[in-house]
Amino acid sequence: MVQFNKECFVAAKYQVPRGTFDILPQDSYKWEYIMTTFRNVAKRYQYREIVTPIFETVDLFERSVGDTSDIIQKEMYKFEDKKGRVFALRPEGTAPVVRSYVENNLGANGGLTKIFYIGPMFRYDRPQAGRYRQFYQYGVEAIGSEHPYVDAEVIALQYTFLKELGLTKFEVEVNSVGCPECSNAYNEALKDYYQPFLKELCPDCLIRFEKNPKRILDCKVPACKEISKDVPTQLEYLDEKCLAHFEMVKSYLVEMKIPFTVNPHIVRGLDYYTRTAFEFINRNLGAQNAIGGGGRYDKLVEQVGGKDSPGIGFAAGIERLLLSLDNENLPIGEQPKPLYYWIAIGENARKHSILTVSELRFSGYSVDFDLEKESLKSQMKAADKSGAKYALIYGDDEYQKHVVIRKNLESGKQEVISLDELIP
RNA sequence: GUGGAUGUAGUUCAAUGGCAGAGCACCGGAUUGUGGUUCCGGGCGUUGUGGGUUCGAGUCCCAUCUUCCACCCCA
Repeated sequence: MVQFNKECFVAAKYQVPRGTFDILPQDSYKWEYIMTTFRNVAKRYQYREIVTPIFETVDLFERSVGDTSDIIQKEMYKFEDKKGRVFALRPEGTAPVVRSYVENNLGANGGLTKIFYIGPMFRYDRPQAGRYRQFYQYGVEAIGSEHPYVDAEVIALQYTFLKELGLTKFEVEVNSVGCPECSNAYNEALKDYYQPFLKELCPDCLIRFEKNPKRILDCKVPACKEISKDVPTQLEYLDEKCLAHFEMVKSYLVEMKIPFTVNPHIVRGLDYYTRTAFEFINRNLGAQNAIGGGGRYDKLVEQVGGKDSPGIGFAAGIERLLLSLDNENLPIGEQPKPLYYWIAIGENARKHSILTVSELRFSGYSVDFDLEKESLKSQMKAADKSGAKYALIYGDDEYQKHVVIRKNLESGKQEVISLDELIP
């Protein structure tokens, strides 16, 4: 006799990996709503969708996003395939789009190429509300023009989308981080400024001082804030062309009546950004309050191996959008409901129902029914709960006469109609 | 990666170390073909998981996982 350990029979309790989640059947319509709405807005601006793989060679990200950033240093899911090639689950969407733009020569016809995407991204980070290890981003990329109008248009697109969803409690902040020359000049200025305060800065800021002095600007430690009180801004270190560009972007936003504020402290986390940087902020969201961010990346295409072409884009997280919609008590699409709920009573009617319901569905109507429920009462209850517009009541009398009772569940009114009329 | 909380029924929450409960939701019924309201009835859930202390653990201790808050980072 074989003795089985009890554990052999007890199924392990599986759960989703930390920081990931299932989009459940009862919620998926919300996601569909967000994505459909975004697709519509993007198309209105004449952007076209791209779908890239969820993994790419790891050096695409290292070279573009920048190997000093946390995303690259600490947060990438890297793996090796059977031939030893090293890949990463994409931590962001811009690098893959630019890779595809270069690889497929999407700019071949000259001018501006306008692309959007929606899909999961992956970062190994400590989860929090609005921050996940697998999260869903949508975004756009406009490659091939340096014109400041494009910057404004990209901001306008996200603005339109958020408005379309009904959101009101968000702010648009813009800044310019300048070209690499301006940026370097500013970094030097910051180092000069902070040098005398090194002993007073917090440990994090000491690291920032070496790695990315701009980040000291938005440190939350009071002592650091105090030190930063009189710090010069990037805007003071923009060269003539970068400054002119920034002024144009702002004037276009004003013309389009998009409210915004200039926040000289905006620092983008990815190394490829140049000139325009912007964020959409929802201050009711807690720590993870950015509901969209982006900027210009005029050197990225060349960096990835293409012909030197300017570009700009943004990305936003769908999870934070859902939090924002909840926060403002806004409707998030609608749970799909059937037009008809079919109710069958009596032996003949029930037998004949399979065919009739099937024919209704062939004809394009959404119909629900439940053969397991027998009494009229329980089926009526089910019809009510399903949210159907009409109940179709079909008993043996109706079966004999080849008719059905159509009851409007909202008004309670009912009429007898022939099956031939129902299914032409 | 750092610090701090959390976990009990589908869900929101109760339960001095002593029989695991309630609201909502759900299912069934209120004399045989009409839903929503009302009334009646229906709860053994590995108390996240694994150890330990104890006569006895949802409750105390340790470990672990999850989620949450802040930092960090960012969407």
